[in-house]
Amino acid sequence: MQLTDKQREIIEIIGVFQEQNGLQPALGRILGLLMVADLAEATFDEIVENLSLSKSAVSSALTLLQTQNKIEYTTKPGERKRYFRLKRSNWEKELKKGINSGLQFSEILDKVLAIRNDQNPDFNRHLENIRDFMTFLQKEIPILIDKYLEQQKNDHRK
Amino acid sequence: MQLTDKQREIIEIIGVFQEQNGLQPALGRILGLLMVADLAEATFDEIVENLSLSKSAVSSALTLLQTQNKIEYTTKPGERKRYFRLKRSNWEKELKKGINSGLQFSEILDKVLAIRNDQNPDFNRHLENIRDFMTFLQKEIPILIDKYLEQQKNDHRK
DNA sequence: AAGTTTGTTCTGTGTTTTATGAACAAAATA
DNA sequence: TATTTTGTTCATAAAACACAGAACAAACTT
Repeated sequence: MQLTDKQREIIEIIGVFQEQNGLQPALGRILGLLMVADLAEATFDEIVENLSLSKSAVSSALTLLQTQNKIEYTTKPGERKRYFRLKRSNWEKELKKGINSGLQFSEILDKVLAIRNDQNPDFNRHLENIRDFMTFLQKEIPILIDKYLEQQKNDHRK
Repeated sequence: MQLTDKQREIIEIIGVFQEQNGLQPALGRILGLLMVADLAEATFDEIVENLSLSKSAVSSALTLLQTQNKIEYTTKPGERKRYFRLKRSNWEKELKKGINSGLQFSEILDKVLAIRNDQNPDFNRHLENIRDFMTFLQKEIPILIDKYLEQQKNDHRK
């Protein structure tokens, strides 16, 4: 696999973005590589060479990305190499995971509210308000997703 | 300030949650303390004592939380102490920040799509689809927020 | 059977993070 | 003026993180 300078540049951009979202550098670059690669896939060795990482770094990075459900691999008949690529799905699942973090927070808010006394009712009301908003999102986001899918169907039809 | 065991327990839960969302431990605990404290506020010394942190740790944690716009403080007439508390606002602003990260990602997707060739049109379509969904959310979330606020107004009225 | 390919695992290491403690400083108080 | 209160700053220690390198291992080829 031969990468252009432009591809290399975008890999770095994606890497930084993923780093900022809490991923370790090597993982971010790998995701970037799989995103810009011509065929949207890469073998272990291609990753090692194009990202100048050690084999051990790539090995553990790949297992991590697989446990995080971000990548998968296939093999080709007559070959032992693994071809890694980004897992489809996922924006829908990712979004729901995001919502879930919100849900988790609203559970925490419930616990907090359960033990708060009434020395600062204004603050309590504020917490309740946040919790209610979380709940609201919880309900509405799936509807929003449906709306999008519906719209997509129509776009496709015409 | 005297905390109950239950309060201490919830502070830890909140601390862990915030840690998982990328905050350093001390910061998460401080937010927790401000959330469960009877008056929803605490002085520098109260934070030091109740969380068993050093003064320096608390000092830098507090300035950090302030630059992140998560807390603020007031003073009371005739006292030099600062009373720290959580900043209201903010779920609306926080949510928009989240959306913004999505926007950033869709910009990256544009760059990627701009340089991808046609060796894997299926993958390209997939990327386009994700980008479109991001754009869709971008449009719809503010509407959703409005809807919530409207609903709140009605709830309050009756 | 010996060598090659395709990785994995283990150990070490430089870096970054997170917090501590001591010294310092400004304002209030005695 | 000396002391206390209320912090801040700086140097550094301890732990966690992220990666490299070498040894190892399984499957395949020659």
